[in-house]
Amino acid sequence: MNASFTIEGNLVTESTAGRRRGDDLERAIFEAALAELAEVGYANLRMEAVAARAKAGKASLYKRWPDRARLIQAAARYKATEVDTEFEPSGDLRGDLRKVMRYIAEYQGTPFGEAIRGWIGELRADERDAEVEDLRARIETPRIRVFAKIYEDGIARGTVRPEALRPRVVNLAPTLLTHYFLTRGAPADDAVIEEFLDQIVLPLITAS
Amino acid sequence: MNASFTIEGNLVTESTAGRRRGDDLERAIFEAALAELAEVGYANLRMEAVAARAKAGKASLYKRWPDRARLIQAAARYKATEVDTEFEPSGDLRGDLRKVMRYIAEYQGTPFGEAIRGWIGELRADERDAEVEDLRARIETPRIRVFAKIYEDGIARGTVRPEALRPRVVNLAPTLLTHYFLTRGAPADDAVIEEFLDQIVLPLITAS
DNA sequence: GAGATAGTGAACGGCGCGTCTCGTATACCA
DNA sequence: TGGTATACGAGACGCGCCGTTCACTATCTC
Repeated sequence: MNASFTIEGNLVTESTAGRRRGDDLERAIFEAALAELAEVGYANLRMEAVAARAKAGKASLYKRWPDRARLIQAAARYKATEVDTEFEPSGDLRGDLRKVMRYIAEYQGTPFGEAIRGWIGELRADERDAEVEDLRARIETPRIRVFAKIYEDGIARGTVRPEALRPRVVNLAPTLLTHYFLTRGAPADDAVIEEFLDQIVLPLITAS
Repeated sequence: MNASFTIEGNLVTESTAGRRRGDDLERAIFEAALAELAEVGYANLRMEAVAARAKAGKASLYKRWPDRARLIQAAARYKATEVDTEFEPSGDLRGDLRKVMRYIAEYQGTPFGEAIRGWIGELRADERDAEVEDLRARIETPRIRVFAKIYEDGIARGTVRPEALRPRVVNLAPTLLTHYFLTRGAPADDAVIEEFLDQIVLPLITAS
């Protein structure tokens, strides 16, 4: 009925699509899930609402993921792959840290942040599995890499102590941001980030 | 029917109680809620199960709290008042910090920790109110006091930098523990606590 | 074009929520 | 001590959402 060119790269999906299948449909479900997440939050997210928003049947959801938690996990993962931006240190230690921390905080304000809050709420130590671990690693690893790069740059310039590369230290800045986000309900604003830098991160890592 | 002395201080509650009322019943509900929390976790906690365990009617629960979140909040608060132990620094900075941190980690392994995980999952910035804020303060304040005391002691001895008393710094150790607990699903063990001390807390606060 | 595959929409039983009612135990007061 | 008001226990109720199933239909493959 509608213009369905047999092109692999999907451009048709938008307006006049008939019935979507496979990855095409999957993406639509992810987008719907993330939109719902942003609107109502994880606790109030209904599978029926996601299906309706994606104009899909519930069966199509349950065919792919066993429950809400897995769907959101998958959606988060899908969105996460879009984000891993490369970052080049400018040499301005404080400025670089501030920039990356603001970026993380901003990120937490998106549906993605809401997803993290959600699966933390449902998480019990005895229910964790490889997939959950994988998602956690997928979030942590690129962050570690960015901070490590900044610290390495600083060490080379003599402004940062070599101990800054110890794993717990590299993770410190994201840890502060995530803890704030989880316990306060909203990401840290610029003033709070400044306090983290002044009182904790910079005093700890700068060479005396 | 059973021995119901008209004594205010309740000793009768246990074995042969007939029908409990007021605070007496409330305590029983709290204990039931915390027990359920420990067994099935927040996500799987059912009001019906709490009522059944407390041998109470559901109506008795809903008469007191509007929903699950409030019940668990109240239960956590009830238990929190039992805990605020006073702590006297021994002068052994590292030993004192380790001791308090282990205590907090242990605490997170109880139903109380599960309660925290629960209300974090349901938390959205736009839904927060005075009661939630109050509970958060109720948890944070005694911790801050204990760490502040330890740091003040160290400052007096010259082993700790005065900057350790800045608010974000005083909160740092509990922040690390809570973040670990929330993101990993289980409290930090002794080895992790040792890393926090070695890599972060002590380097930051000790006088050079 | 025909068969295979995958999606839609609706209906279903089940469960837990939050409310309500009824009968009964406990507290308060004459 | 007896009578009344209040609070509670047990369970039924309608509702909303879960996760499954079914009949039907669109899309892909050959």
